[in-house]
Amino acid sequence: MENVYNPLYLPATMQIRSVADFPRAEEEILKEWEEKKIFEKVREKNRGKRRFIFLEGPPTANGMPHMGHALTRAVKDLVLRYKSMNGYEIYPWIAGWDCHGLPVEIEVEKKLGINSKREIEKFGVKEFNRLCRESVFKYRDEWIKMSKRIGFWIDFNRAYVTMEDYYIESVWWALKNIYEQGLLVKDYKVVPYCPRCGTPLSSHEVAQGYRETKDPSVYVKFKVKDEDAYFLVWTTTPWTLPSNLLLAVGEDIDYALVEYEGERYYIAKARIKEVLGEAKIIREMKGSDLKGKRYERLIPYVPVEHDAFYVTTADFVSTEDGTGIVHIAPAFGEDDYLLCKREGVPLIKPVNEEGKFTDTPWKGMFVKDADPHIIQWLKEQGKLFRKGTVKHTYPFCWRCDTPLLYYALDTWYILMSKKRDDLLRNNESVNWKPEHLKHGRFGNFLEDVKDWALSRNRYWGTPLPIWKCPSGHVFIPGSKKELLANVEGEIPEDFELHRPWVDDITVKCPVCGAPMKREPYLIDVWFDSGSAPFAQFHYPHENEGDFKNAFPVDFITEGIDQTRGWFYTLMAISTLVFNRAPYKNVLTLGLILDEDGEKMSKSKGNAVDPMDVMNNVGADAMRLYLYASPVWKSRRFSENLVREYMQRTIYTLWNVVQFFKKNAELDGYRGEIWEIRNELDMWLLSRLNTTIKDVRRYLDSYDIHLATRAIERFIDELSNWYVRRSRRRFWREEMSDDKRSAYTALFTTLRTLSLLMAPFTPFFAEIIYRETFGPKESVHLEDYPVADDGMIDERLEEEMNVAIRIAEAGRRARQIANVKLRQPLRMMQISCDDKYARIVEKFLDVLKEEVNVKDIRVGPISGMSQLSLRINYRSLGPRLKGDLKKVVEYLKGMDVEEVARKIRDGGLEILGHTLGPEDVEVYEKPLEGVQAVEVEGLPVVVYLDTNVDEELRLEGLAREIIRRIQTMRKEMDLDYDAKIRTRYEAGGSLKKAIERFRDYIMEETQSVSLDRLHVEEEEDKEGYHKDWVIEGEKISIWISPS
RNA sequence: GGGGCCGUAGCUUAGCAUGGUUGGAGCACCCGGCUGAUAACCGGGAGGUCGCCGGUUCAAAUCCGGUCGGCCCCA
Repeated sequence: MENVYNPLYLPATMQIRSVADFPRAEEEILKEWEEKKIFEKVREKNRGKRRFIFLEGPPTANGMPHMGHALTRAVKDLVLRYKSMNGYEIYPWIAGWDCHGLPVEIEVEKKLGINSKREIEKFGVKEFNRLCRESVFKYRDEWIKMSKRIGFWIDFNRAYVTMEDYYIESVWWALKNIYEQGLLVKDYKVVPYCPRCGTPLSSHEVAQGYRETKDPSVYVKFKVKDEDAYFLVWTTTPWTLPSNLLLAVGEDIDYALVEYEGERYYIAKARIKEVLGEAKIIREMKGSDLKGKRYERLIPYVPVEHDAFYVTTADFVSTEDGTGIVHIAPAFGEDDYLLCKREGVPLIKPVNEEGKFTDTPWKGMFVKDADPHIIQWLKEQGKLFRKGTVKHTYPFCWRCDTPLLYYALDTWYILMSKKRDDLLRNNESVNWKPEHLKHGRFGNFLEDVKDWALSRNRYWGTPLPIWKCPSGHVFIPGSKKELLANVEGEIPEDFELHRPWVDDITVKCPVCGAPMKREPYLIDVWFDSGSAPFAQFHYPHENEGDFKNAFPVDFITEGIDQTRGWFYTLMAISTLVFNRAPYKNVLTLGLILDEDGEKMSKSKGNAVDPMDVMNNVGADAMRLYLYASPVWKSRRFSENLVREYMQRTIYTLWNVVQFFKKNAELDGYRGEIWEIRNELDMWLLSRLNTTIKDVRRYLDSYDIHLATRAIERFIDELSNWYVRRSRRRFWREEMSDDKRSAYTALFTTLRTLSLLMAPFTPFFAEIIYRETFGPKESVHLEDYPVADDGMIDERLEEEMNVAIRIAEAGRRARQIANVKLRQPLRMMQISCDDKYARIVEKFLDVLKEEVNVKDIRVGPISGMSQLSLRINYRSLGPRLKGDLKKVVEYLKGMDVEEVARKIRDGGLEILGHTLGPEDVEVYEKPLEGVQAVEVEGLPVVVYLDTNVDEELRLEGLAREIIRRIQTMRKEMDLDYDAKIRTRYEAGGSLKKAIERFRDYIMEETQSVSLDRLHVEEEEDKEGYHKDWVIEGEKISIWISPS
């Protein structure tokens, strides 16, 4: 470090005079960072050094950024700045934008005032997608503004963009790779589907739309073939009954054939009471016994050409509700579909893509509307057992409120289930923070990973790059070039890898030469962002080296909701394509709640805009607050909480800087480094270095809150112990060795603190840096401080701790005795052993001042304490077990002196147990009394002599007078070092006190004269005047600048 | 319906893995003190059935089982 200190360096615009000035100063610093290109310089500084690979999770910029986004940015920035200051080249350190997906389409539909696929087609896909492209960046400026304001350093100019051809090309390459492994296949799959929007919905869209609803609850009778009995079956979706093909029972579930109101029914035993109440059991059997039984079709309209209508077993059958016999309609339930696939029963689907029947008497009717008609039909046919309604949660389209259908669709999907073991193995190499996610939420998810439904029947997204010819040959280009090489005819000038361009071109089959048609799907938008590790580099088409150097990623962090979003898709794609984990460290972030612990949401109106907080309190304050508790836990947040926190951290430190500045200006201190020769200074520097060590350790393990608390604690110690204790050392007129030592310690501490805090509070750190380093460019170009073990003195820290505790005890004694601190006392005696005696000796002056006593004595004290017992349960418990309580009770009833003697003499026998000195500790307890106070947790007792003699009383009065003169000085707004003339009018004790402590008063108040006036000398009563009453006596004081 | 996390003072939290004397802090509150860092500071006080119930144990905030509540994810 250079020893140059220039207190005038900080520009006026960055000066802070009150809490309110912080946001403005931050804006100034932002401006200066831009002008001086500090971020670029930081990157330049570390270019070519060891890399720390970071991947930005791309936000979708067609929504406004909120508090949760601010949190991710704050956390990312902290980690990256920390690593950067440690000499890592953060790589690639670029932003990213997620561009595709249904939300964008919906935004555009709204703008156009349309809301169906038909209308989009009519409007024109080309123009529609052009509008989508525009809409994607609707809020990009807001995002960049918020990110910059919070101090997040990342390269926005080179951001990766998922909708650009280069990015899509890389995604295509991955898809081709997956296809070639035989893992990308097309099949029917049952997906949640909005019949009105005409598309399947992604799982997280579905999750948004669950709500309570009423549905019919019907019990129907399936006639058993060649037997006078029925299978009793329950469903809430009567419209699926015409498509019934099988019934399912649980293999190990107990069933019964019962007689009820003259008919015979099969039903799960456990459901009899609930469904039928009383019923006569004729025969019992297991589910497996029912397997293979045939039944007569319930609603016989849709042609069925294969074998069906029999009972089989399935593990999803339960007896939680219904009858334990489940109706299976493979077109409308995932379980149903998979079961029929297993049984080799092809599905029937008498429902079109608009959710209307295409067959049956209800043809043309929306399925949900058909429910009552079907129930009526069943009733007429005598096939209805009972009908009612049920309340349950059911998914609705979050956008148009149409009930979703589970619906079998032609779908491309990735056979993730085949990669299950690889996923689990790769997950093992990841460091999850918090750790429980690894085998908890995330691990469990991988354990029963589902195949990935990849295709989407929409418009704005990465097109599925699969072309087929009539003979069934498949062409799947891994790049634009490969595609265009196989195109027949003209390629439009404005060709891009989106619909409709990819649909409009004609590809010639590489095998048979026939024209090929593209499979008309997009892919799940999550596949886009999950491809970011390689697609951001346009790998493998370009930048192979860049990618290889940046994979796997060292660090990612996003909200906990990404566990099954981005964290998963990254892992999935990386496992498919590279068969290794894509990241090494994942830090997840909890939800930000409002002041009352409720989830923030726009509709509730309780959302806090991060920009408001930063403009009102400051980005640093907000950052530090966010860092202060475990980032992975959900936390409450409000501007007030931020303000409160900043007042005891940033603002407190700011006051220390002010204190330093004022004194340095008065003394002409210029950052000289002198010898440290004072215990307090040594202690401060020891604590400083210990703090550096702690902060580094915690940041290395991503325990951000622990690092933050280490800083918080240090600021408290610096302000409320070091400066408070050292204040007077800075006031003395000349530069003494002690003062030099103090300056050196405080100065070193502040400048080191600016470095230490730079990743946390980048703006405030910059200010302190300017204040303490003078005309250097930026704190962010410095290296992160390394603890100097030579400066750490654990014993000293421990001892100081003891001294602080003893001082507290002394003050407590005063309080109990009701003697105010300004009143000097003669003596404090401290009862302790040699170890503590040495500590007291060491900090004698500190203690005297803190407790305001003339003298302190150490050593054993007699006559002021009594013997007492302390029972060691830890040693007695295991030995005495059940007798413990009795023994303790007995012991408490004994005379203490006697117990002490017996213990000392080799043993105390109670109820057949021998207790030794380890079991019962005898110690001296202070007598009930105002002067004696135990130091908590230490074998130290202080005894305060609270007698006030005449001399002490006068000194106390002198200090009262000094305080009042100081108050007046302050009210006159005098400079620190301004000299004054002081006159007074008083009699009695006050006059005596002034005469006795005249020099002392003059020195403390910087008075060049201190004279008594007589009432008649009116002309001398000039200057600032005040009358006071001290301990019942009156005094008048006049002050004028000399 | 399934899985996960969390529940300690009004708020933010430590302690919990490895059970042990009286569950620690900070903010806010009340009382007192201090007064040239002052939207501070120092001392004290009040505030806790450690979500609830049960179990294990001489001993449970801590271990086990259940339950309630919050949140997240999945259906």
